[in-house]
Amino acid sequence: MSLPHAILTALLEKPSSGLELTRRFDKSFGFFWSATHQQIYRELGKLEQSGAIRALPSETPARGQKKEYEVLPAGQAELAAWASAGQDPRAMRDPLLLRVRAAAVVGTAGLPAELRRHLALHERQLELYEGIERRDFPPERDSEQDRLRHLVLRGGIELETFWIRWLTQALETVDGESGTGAE
Amino acid sequence: MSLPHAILTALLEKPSSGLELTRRFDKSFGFFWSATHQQIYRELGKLEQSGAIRALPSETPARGQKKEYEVLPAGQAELAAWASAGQDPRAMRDPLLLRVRAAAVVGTAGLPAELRRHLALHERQLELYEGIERRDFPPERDSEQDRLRHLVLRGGIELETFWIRWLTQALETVDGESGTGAE
DNA sequence: AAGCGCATGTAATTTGTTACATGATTAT
DNA sequence: ATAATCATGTAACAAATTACATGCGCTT
Repeated sequence: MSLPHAILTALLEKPSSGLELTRRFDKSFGFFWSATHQQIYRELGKLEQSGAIRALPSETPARGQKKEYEVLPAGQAELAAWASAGQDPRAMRDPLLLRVRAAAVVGTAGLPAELRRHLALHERQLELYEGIERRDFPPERDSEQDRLRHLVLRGGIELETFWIRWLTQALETVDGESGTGAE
Repeated sequence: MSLPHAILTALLEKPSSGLELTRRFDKSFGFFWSATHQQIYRELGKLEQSGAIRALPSETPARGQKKEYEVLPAGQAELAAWASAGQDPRAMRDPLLLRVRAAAVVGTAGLPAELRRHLALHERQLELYEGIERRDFPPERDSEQDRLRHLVLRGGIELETFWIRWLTQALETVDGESGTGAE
């Protein structure tokens, strides 16, 4: 599974506490891997116990106190192994496509509004990504790290673009049928 | 929670037994919603118990015997309600994008080969979809059902196209620096 | 009758989600 | 001091994955 590896990647980029990780998984990191704070705390516990990470001993480690983690060599090795291993793409599972297919048998009531709402959400997300691209990835990208991170962001941008295009088609298809099917 | 609704949709399109459903979720239906036979049998049990579907009483219903299910009015109503309700897009979670991000911190060993493998898989999938499109959706699409189902297939086609384009970019980015090792 | 594949399930484990609990810090 | 908020967790549950179990029917 990928959650522990997502956490290892995030911690390698920057050692963090549980809440800081949660924030990062809600923002930039969440563009390709999302996680809730409950998942994160549980997984941090497992990773610490297995020796992949450790809490920085600086502050007083009590409940309600901040606790920063860093990756240990074992954790980095594990991540490197996972990142280079073969893994098949996961099976498709998209609720919106399913709902359109369901609408084909039970009717399209409410569907156009829902499609429009999703379209607006994806347009907003695309704007957000493009803002990040302008800010963080100016034309002269030099380091390998930058190139790879930019590539991941491009994935997000092009995925949002896909959805916007598809939703636009979908709205034409669904809306265009109340009158005559003018194509 | 979409699995029960996926099953209701599939059964409305055509009443089936558990194994037939499994087959359909491995083929065309699986293009937008995948499920294993264990999930399907468990869910069929729940749906039958809740009165959303029923087993056709035709054949002898014993273990190892085929058992066909059909959707009852309650199930169809439930599906219609679900299909028209509002649901936010689910949070992004893509292992391959994560692996590229991980490669940015632990190195790109093995990555190009993996990207090429995925590229080949997506190219094959795209060909498959395009074959289905040619076969099942000739230019003169008439019924609303056909238009909606074609729309769902277009979603699959354009998603595969997205992956192929992104993976091609990714290979240019990663291969363009190969051999240099550390940075 | 032995073996094989088909069809239907059970069980165990892991992952993800939702709701709640508790200590510490800061503002009023 | 009280309340609000931050930070870290626990508990309960739902969903998905993996592995295993059982009965039937057909072939050899």
